[in-house]
Amino acid sequence: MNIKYINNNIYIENDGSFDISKTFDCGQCFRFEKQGDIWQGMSFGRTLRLHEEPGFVVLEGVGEQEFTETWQAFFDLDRDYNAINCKLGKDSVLEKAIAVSRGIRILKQDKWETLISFIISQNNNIPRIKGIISRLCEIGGGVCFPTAGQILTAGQEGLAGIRAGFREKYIIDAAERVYDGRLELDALDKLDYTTAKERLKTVKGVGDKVADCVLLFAYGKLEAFPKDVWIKRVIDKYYGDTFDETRFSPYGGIAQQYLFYYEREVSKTSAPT
DNA sequence: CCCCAGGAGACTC
DNA sequence: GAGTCTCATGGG
Repeated sequence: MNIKYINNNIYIENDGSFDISKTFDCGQCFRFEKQGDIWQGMSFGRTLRLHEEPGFVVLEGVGEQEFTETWQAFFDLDRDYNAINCKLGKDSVLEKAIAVSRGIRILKQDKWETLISFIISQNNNIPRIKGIISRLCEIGGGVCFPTAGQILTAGQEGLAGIRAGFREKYIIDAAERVYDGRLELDALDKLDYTTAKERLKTVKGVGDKVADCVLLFAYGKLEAFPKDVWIKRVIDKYYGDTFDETRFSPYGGIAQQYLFYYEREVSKTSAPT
């Protein structure tokens, strides 16, 4: 995508493949909020404010160095989503989904934060997930996502107010494994999808679905196709029991997110079955 | 009172 | 291997 650096702002030329609201509202990310026309949040220890102007997405107060270090990869800006949409759109279901979901970009988020966030997500709903994560961010005393060490220091007593329920012990197990080095999150990048997934599943409370979300939303591994209740609904409704996600290869993860967002949008405007 | 939510673990057969 | 129960919490 074409990038311009003007008046201490980054202007990302928008060909229709970057919708800020859809990207942050599609359930991959829990710590960005909209205030008026401006989205604000934090990732990798940096705060970001951004908004849309006709033909552009504007990152406010971001210099070239910060952009190339952090946000270029975060927003997956080197990937041509329009070209991918053309290929995926040959599937008749995805063609409809893309009409609604176009503009979603798969974020490449902090690995640790994504792991904990999706551990919290299990058998939970998105508003409540956001609340738990928000309270979790307060235990380090600040707005940053707490490190594994900070979570272990807080312990069960410190986590009690988070109201994570049965997921609390999973959070602590993940923190212990990352803190003592049994799980090296940065080492999973170079592993293939299947091996990396098996490594993540050594954490208690991490199964196929949570591992896939982490691999998709933090590692950019597009083979990951998280199957939650909504996607199972989509498969049952549009494809049937012969469904195989490799039909979307090598963009399965993007297809999954389009279908997830699409089905949730459809359910808002149609009568429940 | 019921059901459900971006599931996973333990248990049974 | 495939079915069930249970796990906290909050909203509808």
